[in-house]
Amino acid sequence: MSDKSRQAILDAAVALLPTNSGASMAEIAVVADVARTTVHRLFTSREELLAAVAIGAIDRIDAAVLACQIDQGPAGEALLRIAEALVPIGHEFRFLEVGPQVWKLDALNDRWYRLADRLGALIERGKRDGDLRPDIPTAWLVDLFSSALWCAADSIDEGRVARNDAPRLLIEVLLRGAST
Amino acid sequence: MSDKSRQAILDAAVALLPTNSGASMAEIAVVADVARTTVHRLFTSREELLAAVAIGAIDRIDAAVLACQIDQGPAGEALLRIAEALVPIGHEFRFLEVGPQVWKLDALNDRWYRLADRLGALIERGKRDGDLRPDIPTAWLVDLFSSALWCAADSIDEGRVARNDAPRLLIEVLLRGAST
DNA sequence: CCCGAATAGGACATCCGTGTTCTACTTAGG
DNA sequence: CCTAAGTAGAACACGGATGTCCTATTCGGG
Repeated sequence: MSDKSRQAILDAAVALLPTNSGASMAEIAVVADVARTTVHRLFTSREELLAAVAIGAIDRIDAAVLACQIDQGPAGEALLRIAEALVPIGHEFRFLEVGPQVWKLDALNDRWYRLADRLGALIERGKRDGDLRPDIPTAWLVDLFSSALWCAADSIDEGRVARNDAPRLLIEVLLRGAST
Repeated sequence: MSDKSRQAILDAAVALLPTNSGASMAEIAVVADVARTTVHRLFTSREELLAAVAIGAIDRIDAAVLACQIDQGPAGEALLRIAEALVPIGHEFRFLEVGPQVWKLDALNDRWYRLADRLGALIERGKRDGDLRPDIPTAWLVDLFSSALWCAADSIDEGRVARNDAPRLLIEVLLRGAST
């Protein structure tokens, strides 16, 4: 029972925070269809709730990336698999970009950097295999790729790009470029 | 005298908001080296202050883009000029991406869409001239380019990319791609 | 059916940010 | 020098959010 409420609250937070990073406990409680006191009982403080949401999001990203088998096949195809896996859940980790209230968590930062490192390693492999240009800094490609991921999530949300086209378009431009 | 305080407050807000979208009037006043009451006198409400900051940022972006003469020369070179002009001031409009409190302003939305339209027109011209691939949707290129702009500003802020390299690297990947 | 855990809902204290008002001080300009 | 505008600083009212406590109610498993 407690687990069900806890999950409902987390789900509500995931639904609210991306569009309203300052959502109050009361608002979250309403969306979770739960009394406000229940929220305070299951999460000691607002900070703890945000941390739980953030860790949950990172967990899902980790799992999705893990399922992509990024050390299999050409780097470009691995990147496409990652895009296909992450673009659909991009909205979940959009709120991570908002403010200092979340990134103060060392645990979260560590997880994020580990993720970035895995991306970096994939890109380095692509360079070694001769698939990717060695003259583009790896860090820049990592940043640009991550940025493009939730740019795609945004564009889909706002109806400017079709959900099914986004990952392919993203990789197409990132790898082959927009010029003729 | 009033103008000087007003500018100090706007500058302080521009400095604070990107990293703390919920910065209070008191915090802004401290950074501006001004009494809190002065802030309330020069800006009726917090909302009005945010609006002024946002409009100011858009003004600077508009001016910078205007100076790029985007209808001159090949589209790719025009995009590079835009990147060179906007990346250095990218941090100023990063806070525009935060929450609903700013985008509720119709005036701001209009300005933003006009800007996006100009970018779109430039890309369309690039396609007509045969410089850009017609199979990539214009809207997607606009989104990706804007996203990459403040991704670059971030990467510079955090020391992962050199300020002088960023615009070139951005255009290089966006136009020619990262694959060999 | 019954008991215990979980929850709803109300009341309350507390803190923080906003916005207002007043007074005293500073400063620029005539 | 003197006046008027601008400013600082303190005090206050107000609202909203957080966090806590208590009680009645519900709900599920034994």
